[in-house]
Amino acid sequence: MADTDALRAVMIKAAERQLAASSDNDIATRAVCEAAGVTQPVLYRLFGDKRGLLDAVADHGYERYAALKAAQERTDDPVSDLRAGWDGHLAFAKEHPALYQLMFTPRPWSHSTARARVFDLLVAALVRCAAAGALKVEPRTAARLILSANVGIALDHIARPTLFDDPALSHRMREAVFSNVLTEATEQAEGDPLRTAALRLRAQLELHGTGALEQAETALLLRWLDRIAGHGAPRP
Amino acid sequence: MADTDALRAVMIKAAERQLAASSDNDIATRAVCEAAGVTQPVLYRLFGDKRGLLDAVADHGYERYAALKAAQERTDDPVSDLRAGWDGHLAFAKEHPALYQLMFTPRPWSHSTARARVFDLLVAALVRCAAAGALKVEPRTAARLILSANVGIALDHIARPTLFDDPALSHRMREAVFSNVLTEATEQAEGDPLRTAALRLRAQLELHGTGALEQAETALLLRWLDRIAGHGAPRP
DNA sequence: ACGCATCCCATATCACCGCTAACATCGTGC
DNA sequence: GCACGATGTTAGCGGTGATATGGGATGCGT
Repeated sequence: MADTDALRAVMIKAAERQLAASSDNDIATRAVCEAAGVTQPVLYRLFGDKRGLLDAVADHGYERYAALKAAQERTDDPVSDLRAGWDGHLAFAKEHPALYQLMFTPRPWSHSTARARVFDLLVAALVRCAAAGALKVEPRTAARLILSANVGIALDHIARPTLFDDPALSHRMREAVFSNVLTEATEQAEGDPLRTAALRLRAQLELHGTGALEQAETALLLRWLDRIAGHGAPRP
Repeated sequence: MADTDALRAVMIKAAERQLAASSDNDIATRAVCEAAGVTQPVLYRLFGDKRGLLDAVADHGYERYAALKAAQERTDDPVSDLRAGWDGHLAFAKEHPALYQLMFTPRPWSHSTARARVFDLLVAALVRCAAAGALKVEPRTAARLILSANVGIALDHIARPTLFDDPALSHRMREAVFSNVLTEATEQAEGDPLRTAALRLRAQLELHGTGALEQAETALLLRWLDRIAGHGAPRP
């Protein structure tokens, strides 16, 4: 059991290294097996498929990604944490372009959960923002928006080999999306106060829960809050 | 000459059809040749390489894209044209997902000009906006921002098979980016008036040119205007 | 009209790829 | 002791991208 896991890890690392060194963002199962010191059938027993191996590589890429996110310490300002997260995402894409495309570019029939888990990470960071009253929309909506924009900018950066990389474009995109999703610090009471109150309560519930309500009651309350928050668009 | 061009077109069409029908966004040169009624070496004589064939398919995808853009009539409001262009881009991605990824996803060693030409198309639309005084930044900066965001949202849409597709997310992203790049209609005089004046003049020059200056003089003037416009960020 | 050179293209490969059937080995529980 | 499942190897199949090579059609000078 642990042996097979160790072998899996060895092969995933070999695959990741060869992917990073490849010129066409592809790998050969034979080369991976040779680098790992095993023969081909073990690959198909451990991963079932070449796609399974790539999925495992993508998931391992998520581990790397999550470690990078965990290394970035969490300040008391969730919004500045969010900004640092955006920049960290872009740095990850710059450092591991092939792995990044494997994780964030749509691959048919892929069972990798990397993108979904990155999405969840972003939702968690956004829930903290919502708890601080800094969010104008539901965390999941904001997460989809931010992640899409971040991926778009990252792929643009990968496609164009910019020598002196300027963070101006990335930061402009960041502020464009953030200002659409966050409450501006200067004018705290912007937007519908009912919506913001509902979103704030929802975030607090999601963060800490409550002992005052049964589980089913809490679930229903969350759905009501969603309906209140989703009733009208903040900026149509 | 015309014969080889016709043959090229036949093979490109066959490749595009097989790409759209493929399950893994890949094609086999043999199958393309068989569908076109030719043998393999002619493919390598016409396109040099499998990558060359895919580049040709991507460029043909641009033709399709440009035709779709040309079909959308140009109103007298360049900003609403820009909005329609965003939606049209997304519709194209939804209709031809594999071709879209071939065109807009970074492929190493690709010589396709599809993405660059789409970028130029967007720049042209933005220059019209700038001529109307509706642009806050240089057209090329705005184009890179808008295209990146549009690609990000499109790939997100391709990755997640949303049954009832809601344009809410796309429109939210659109407005987020546009409001960062366009001057708001309500407060026309926002931002540095010097910058806006410089950008407006630059756009007019780029659109209609001028007979009052020599070509070299115009070139230098454009560079000065760029320096004026690029001196300070409008929203740091 | 004829020999010859030039081009074009199909046949027949080559090296490599993902993948699998069949067999060998080894530890383990009944 | 032995059957059995887990693990790994050998050998090979069908398919893929890419190419060397021969053979026939064409054009041309004589």
